[in-house]
Amino acid sequence: MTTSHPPVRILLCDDHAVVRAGLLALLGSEPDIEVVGEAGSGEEAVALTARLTPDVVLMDLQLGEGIDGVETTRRIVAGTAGAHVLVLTTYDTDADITRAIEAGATGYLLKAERPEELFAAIRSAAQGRTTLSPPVASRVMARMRAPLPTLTDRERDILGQLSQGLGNRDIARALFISEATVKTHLGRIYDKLGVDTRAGAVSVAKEQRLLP
Amino acid sequence: MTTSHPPVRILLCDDHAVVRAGLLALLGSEPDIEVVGEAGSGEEAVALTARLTPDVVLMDLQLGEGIDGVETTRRIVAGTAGAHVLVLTTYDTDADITRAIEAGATGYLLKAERPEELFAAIRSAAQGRTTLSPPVASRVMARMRAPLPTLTDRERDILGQLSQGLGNRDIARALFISEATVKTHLGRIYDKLGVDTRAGAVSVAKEQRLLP
DNA sequence: CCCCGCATCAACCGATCGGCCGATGGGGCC
DNA sequence: GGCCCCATCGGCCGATCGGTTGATGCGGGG
Repeated sequence: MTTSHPPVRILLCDDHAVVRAGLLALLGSEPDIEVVGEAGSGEEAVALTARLTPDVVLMDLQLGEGIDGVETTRRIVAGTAGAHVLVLTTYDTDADITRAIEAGATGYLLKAERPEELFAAIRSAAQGRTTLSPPVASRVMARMRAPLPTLTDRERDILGQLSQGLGNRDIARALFISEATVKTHLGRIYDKLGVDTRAGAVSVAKEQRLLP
Repeated sequence: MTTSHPPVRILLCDDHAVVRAGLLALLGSEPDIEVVGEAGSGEEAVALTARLTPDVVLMDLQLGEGIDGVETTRRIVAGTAGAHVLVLTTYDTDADITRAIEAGATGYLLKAERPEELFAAIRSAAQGRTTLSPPVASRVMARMRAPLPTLTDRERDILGQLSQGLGNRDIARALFISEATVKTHLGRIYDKLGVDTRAGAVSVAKEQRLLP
């Protein structure tokens, strides 16, 4: 059954030269995987994907300057190149995972993962099959059981202002609504995040990376 | 003037296999730099440093499980091996930089740095000379000019409780002090962080990584 | 010994928050 | 057309917060 496939063609996208070098070195030892390009930013990744038509794009979510990994993923998936995006990042927070999947990522791996898992995931992604790191899979499962904190757009707006340390009156003015509305939203945010103070809400928001 | 030196002996410490592979690959191209070992945790790094006596330890500050990079640095510097610790990490917040330097790090580089800078920094570190990434250097300079938010231990305690979303009464009980004292500390924390609400304080604390 | 930073506490007061009730209107879905 | 989610608003009230002023004690450094 071991038909000789053409190699899987990969594009790397990570803002850290060290990480790109690491992936290049690791993947270089696999004969059936070929790195056809490297991008240090989201914009570059989108352009290179269109030009090089890789099978799989290895994508970091934190890209420093410019558009982030989620937006980059969205654009690549929406493009005509038909590339699969395999997210390879450091964090496994619910918000990151959810946003990446919604953006159309084919898989989600953690950088702490063993190299063999990475190779396997790349081969899976090339065929459109999904692979998740064990911790990520656990979180996805947990989420299925308990449909947790999904904030609405407006609630995120409120939370953003709250994180600036603004009072209700200032939040109201910033968003062109009344104080009463701000308080209503805040109450629902407390419920969803499982807290009962503004400080607690900000804490959870930062830890869960609920804000850009 | 190009005397033939013995190669600089390096120990890598990073919990991500991908990063270790990247550093190994990058450093492999430099004849005068030799990687003598790799550690995936702080404990391992301390043990390997004692055994292998490298000239320089490349240290990440975020190490997942176990002791963190700062504590690892402290132990290595306190050890008898006489190794220089060169911090190589992702973040350049004031708190991280300060803690690393106080722990005895010889240099502080960002992973986004160009490989050539990394090589140069390693050679400098081997001789005990300090190298800082430009953004890091800027922050250190800025700190010199404006002696900014240095929280006392007690203030950090208060801030920690605040981040849990606790009210003044609960913080007081948790730390065995009166509410009045809590309020006094909070007032000074607001001053130092440049905010005037608890939510703002938590926000700054999380962003500046002032809490463990 | 004096000064200063740090931690501790007290009393006061106006502003704000958080929780509670209920209400309206728009948009998507079946 | 009904249903539900979302966003919007109002009023009420007790609890909490934030700012202020002032005070005590302890330890280190000059």
